[in-house]
Amino acid sequence: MRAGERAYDTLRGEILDGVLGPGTVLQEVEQSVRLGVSRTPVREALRRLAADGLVEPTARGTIVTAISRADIVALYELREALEARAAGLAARRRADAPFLAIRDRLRDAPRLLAEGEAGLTRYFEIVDDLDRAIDEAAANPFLGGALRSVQLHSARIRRLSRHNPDRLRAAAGEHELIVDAILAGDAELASHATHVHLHRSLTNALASAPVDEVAEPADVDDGPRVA
Amino acid sequence: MRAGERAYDTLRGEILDGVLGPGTVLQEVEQSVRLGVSRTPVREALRRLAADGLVEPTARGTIVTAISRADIVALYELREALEARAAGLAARRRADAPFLAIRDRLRDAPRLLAEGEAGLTRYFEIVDDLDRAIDEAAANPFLGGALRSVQLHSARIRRLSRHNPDRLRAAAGEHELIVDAILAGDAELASHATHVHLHRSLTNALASAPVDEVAEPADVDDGPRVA
DNA sequence: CTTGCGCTCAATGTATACACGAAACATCAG
DNA sequence: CTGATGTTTCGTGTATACATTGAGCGCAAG
Repeated sequence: MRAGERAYDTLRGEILDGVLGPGTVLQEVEQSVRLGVSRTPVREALRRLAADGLVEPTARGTIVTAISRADIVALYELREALEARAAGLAARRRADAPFLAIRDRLRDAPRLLAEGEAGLTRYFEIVDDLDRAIDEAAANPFLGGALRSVQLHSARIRRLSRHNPDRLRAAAGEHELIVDAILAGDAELASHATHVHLHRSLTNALASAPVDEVAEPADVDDGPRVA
Repeated sequence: MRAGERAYDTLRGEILDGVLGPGTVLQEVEQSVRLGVSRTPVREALRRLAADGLVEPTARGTIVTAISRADIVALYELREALEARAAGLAARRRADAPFLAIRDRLRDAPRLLAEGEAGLTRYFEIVDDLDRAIDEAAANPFLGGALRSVQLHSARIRRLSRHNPDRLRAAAGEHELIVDAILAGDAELASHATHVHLHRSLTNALASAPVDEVAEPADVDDGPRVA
């Protein structure tokens, strides 16, 4: 496998898992010795991560970006626009099979959610598969690219949220409704159900992610200028 | 200025202007001698262009991507989702000044459009400024990033379209309505007016871009699988 | 004549040396 | 004591040499 790809996957995974928290300085030489490759593939990886918005180049090394509450709100605004549209398109262009399979798995979700950590992982796999199925059914490469970007950041936020079991059970039901709407070919319902789901998710995310994940306690100036 | 930046700007500009048509092979060494820099910044530029979707890495060099009719439809689907949302947000969060200025300039559009090539360029500057004003007013960095991506491809498609004067005059009117809706704080109208505008633009683009811009006449398999 | 194998070479992937620039620090003048 | 300025140093920017891979092509066997 290409070293640049490995470096990118590794760094991205570590950022998403929170191993590399916001504010962490990623220097090319330092990372190249740590990952056992030369600076060139590390540079490539850092550039890709910067394009993803996961890191930000500064004068002294590139640093892992922070996520403010305003960022969460902004991300959900974009998610709503993209996912609502994607769900609507999926309802019109779907192949039934993958959604039927996902519906069955979602019906199992309440049981999974009672199983603790492992079940939680399984549950999120179902949700991710649903996202992929919608993306594929929407059959729109541009939309797909935009969705991949928001899902990247969503995965990062997901880790920050405390996972209230009640909320997750409700979310599973919302997902089930979205799938039903898609299978019924009801684009408008699929779109609106997605809107509702994201609205509730955002409310929960804001409530359960009490503090911004920032590395440096100093210089925290997060003005919530979004109403 | 950084060499990698220059290489990126140059190549991107040439692709957008059609100097480098779809299918053109961009090899690292070849481009590095042409641009007068080493392979390293050229590599960086090509990677960024690939992330933008303007080129595609293949086994033998990276090639400039083609634009099919299906791509145009797909791009407009995404544009509609993004720009309608952005217009709605702009209506709620706007500062009046920039939109008042743009409204005045749009009122001048019919005169500009009678002036031929130079006026056309001026007209598109107004439209681009409107896009930027909406982006800024929406105050959403994630949405902004997605918008930059679609506007990149839109600029490429714009070059392919024959510019019907009647259509452009109508489009100017549609833009004026969007601006009025934003200034009135009517998010729903701004959003729907954007939808209408893009719908009409797409119809015109499909009618006036008769052939796919492809380099190799052989192996053209553009199934319009989007209804 | 067709098909499969293996060679060749060209283009990308990687490593590393050198150049450049900016930030931090120390030193000195006011 | 404070401010400015020169110096130093660390990190990225660029160039280039070397490694690797895989696509194209020719040759030989069926």
